[in-house]
Amino acid sequence: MATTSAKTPAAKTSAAKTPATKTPPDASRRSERSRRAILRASMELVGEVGYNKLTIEAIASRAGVGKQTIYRWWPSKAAVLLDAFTQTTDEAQEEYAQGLPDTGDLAADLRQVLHATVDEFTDPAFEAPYRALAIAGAADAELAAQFYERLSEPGQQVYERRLRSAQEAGQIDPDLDLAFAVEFLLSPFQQRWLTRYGELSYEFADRLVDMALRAFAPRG
Amino acid sequence: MATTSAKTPAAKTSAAKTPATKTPPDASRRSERSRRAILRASMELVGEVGYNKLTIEAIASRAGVGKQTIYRWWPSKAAVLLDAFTQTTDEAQEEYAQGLPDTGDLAADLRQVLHATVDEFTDPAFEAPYRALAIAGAADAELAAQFYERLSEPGQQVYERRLRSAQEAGQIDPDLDLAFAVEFLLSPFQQRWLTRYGELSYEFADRLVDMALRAFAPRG
Amino acid sequence: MATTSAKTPAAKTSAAKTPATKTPPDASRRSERSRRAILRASMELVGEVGYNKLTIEAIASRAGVGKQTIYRWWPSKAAVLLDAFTQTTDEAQEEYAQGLPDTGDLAADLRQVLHATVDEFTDPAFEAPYRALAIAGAADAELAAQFYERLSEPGQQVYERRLRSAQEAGQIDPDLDLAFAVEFLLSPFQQRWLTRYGELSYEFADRLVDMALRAFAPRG
Amino acid sequence: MATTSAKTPAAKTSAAKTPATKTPPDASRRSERSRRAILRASMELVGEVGYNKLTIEAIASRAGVGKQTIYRWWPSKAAVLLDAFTQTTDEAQEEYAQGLPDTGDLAADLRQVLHATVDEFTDPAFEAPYRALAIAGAADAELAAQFYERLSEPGQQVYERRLRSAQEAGQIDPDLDLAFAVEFLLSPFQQRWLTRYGELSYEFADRLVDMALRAFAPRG
DNA sequence: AGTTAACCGAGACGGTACGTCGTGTCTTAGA
DNA sequence: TCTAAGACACGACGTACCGTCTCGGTTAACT
Repeated sequence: MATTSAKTPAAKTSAAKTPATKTPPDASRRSERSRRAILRASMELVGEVGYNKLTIEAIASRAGVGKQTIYRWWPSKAAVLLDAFTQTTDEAQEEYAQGLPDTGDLAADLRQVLHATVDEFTDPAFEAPYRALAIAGAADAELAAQFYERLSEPGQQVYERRLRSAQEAGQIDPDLDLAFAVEFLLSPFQQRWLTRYGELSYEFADRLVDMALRAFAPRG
Repeated sequence: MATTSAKTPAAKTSAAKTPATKTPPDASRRSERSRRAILRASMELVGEVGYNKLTIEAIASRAGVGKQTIYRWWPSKAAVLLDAFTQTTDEAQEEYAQGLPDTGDLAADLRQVLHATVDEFTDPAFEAPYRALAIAGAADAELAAQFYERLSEPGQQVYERRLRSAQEAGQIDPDLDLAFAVEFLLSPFQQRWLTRYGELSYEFADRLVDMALRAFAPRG
Repeated sequence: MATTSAKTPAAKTSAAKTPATKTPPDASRRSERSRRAILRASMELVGEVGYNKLTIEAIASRAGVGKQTIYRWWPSKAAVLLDAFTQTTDEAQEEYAQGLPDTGDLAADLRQVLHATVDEFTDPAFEAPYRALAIAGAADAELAAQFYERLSEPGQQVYERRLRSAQEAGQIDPDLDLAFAVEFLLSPFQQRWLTRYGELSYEFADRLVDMALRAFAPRG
Repeated sequence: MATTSAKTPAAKTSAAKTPATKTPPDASRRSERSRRAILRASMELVGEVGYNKLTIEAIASRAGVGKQTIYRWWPSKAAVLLDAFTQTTDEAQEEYAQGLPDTGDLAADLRQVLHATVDEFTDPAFEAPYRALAIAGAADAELAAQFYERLSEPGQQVYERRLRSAQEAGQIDPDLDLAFAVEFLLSPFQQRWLTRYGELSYEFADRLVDMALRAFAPRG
């Protein structure tokens, strides 16, 4: 998947949108070694200096790679970072693939996962590049679309599945729009994190679950 | 009102304690004419070229001002914009001062205000600089603190007051933490706007109000 | 000829010894086109605006070149001008290569050459950059060394050779230190030119030759 | 003399040349304290940082004076320095007023004075400002005129007087143009000093005297 | 003795240029 | 043909000084 994902944005911007720009590079000749080094260097540097001070030149230098090799395969700094981040988390995210825990106790299950998410968003190694991408996405709609398609949506669908299970069990309102419900549950969390306005604690997560479940409850 | 960077007076008072920091400028000699021109130029330019392409040089040039005059009074591009935005909205925000409408019908009142907010966040003249500040705040914690103190908090307190009125009227749970409730109500809105993930419509606002009020309702 | 700053190769060879100094650029990749344009623009501009108002930015702009390309290859404004001047005069100076005229009449030969030199120092196209270099050299010892090595010394040796011929012919004191004699002959000329204190005329040149030859004459 | 001399250039540039520029300041109200502090600071700073890095702002700051006080009374950085230098040397130069020594032995007398001059031009406290003025004069003809009128000429006339005495004593050619002779004698000295090309030693001075006296000798 | 017009220290101002950094493109040599 | 290396034209950065222009606050000199 890694190689494919890396190619997609480049192909998209140069081939799919504009009809004929600068014959695209031959992906089969691409150096896997360089690709890895670039992604690795990006992740390291974004953690060390932050997104605003992250430069293509520094990435190239750290990766021992020519600048052109970056420009050839990625359309922007943010695209590199998105690939780098995707690759890193893809490995760790296989646990998500099996879905949220489903013990029958919805509140407990949600709390557990949100606690794990609190831990994640508190870990600088995860936080720095993720924030960088969120910022880049806020500034650039096209990047935002990719960001959400590749990172946010998969996570939200996992929540949605757990809510569906609860809905089928009659624990929440059968008319509830589940996608909207997930948005409702997670937005305060994401907002707090992004704005740093308020603590991102287990207690906050718990209150969030409480509040959301009151909203989701079957109508009396 | 004529607030400059919030940092300047702080730096001045602590100047005796810390040895360095380049003697702060004499605010009483400041040119009001230049200050206005700079704020005005910032607002114009951020609308024309966006935050990333907004340069200090362009602001100085448009304002007919030396670059140093900007660097003398503001620590960063974002700080200029924050002042500019604050100044612009302060004038228009006096309506907020009298609080949200209070017809007794909480849902209707909230919907009305959120519709107005939808309009605001759909207007490019407001949206461009506000997004710029949100992004800058996401990247810089210190700026974020000023941003929320000067722009977000005042708005949230207005909502909080309306909820308190409803709480006193027994329309919502008497144990509800109102600050948290406001956060819960507004976060999905802000998140949609910032990420552009989903439509920012009246209908969305209405669903938000419905969902929130179910969560806020007095416990059976 | 294509001499760049005389310092560059020296810096290169000593790079292994000294730890710092920002890895020198690769001279083999240097753009000849840009180099020429820079030297040309320097000569034009120094004539138009004078040395004090000569700026790197103006040179870069006139040459259609980035500022960095100048800073990459020359350590200072004066070094650029020295190269520019050297290049310009090298072409014209091939006449000097064949030495001074030697008709047997020393006084006549010296007068002839000094008259030519008067013409040269009266021509603004020559005078402006040369004065600029002389001034820069007076202020900066390191530049002065290059200035004299590349511009003054070659000229003086030509005079010295002519005096040697006269010495061998018994026309001047056999014990005379010829280098000193040349210095003695030319200094009043150079001093008048630099200070503008007194006219720089053929007549002055003639009196100079007369006076010098009286000093150089074989001792009775 | 000091107060008068300080006023002269300002009056000259603003009143004598242009018919009506900015009514000149009232010299009688001038602060002697500030004037002294400025001249003193100039001399100090030119020794510390050199002429090129000498700034009006630094002089004003060191002297504890507003910038305007400098701009009010002097037309340029060089003019300040010229006054500063003149003032400093005026005190020491009273010895010159009584002329060169006249023991009857011209060569010995010239050597003695030139040795003293070598010492002077070797002393950084004298050399730095004098070089600064020479450089400024080379770049600016108007300043050069003042420089020579106030510093060079008086010295040269002292030499001229000594040569006249020797001429009257029949020791040198009665037809010799004495002003020219002085120029001839001193130019190699000044040239060596300005260009740093060659040592400025007693021995050099002696050779200079020898050479010059051979040129000045009565014709056989 | 009080008024007043100047100089004075201070330093903000509109500018120009500095020397550096990073961008995205282009060129060269090597695998 | 892709790659590492890096020179290139360009644009912006944040700083240093320029010379001009207010500000109060002293100071003389003249009412």
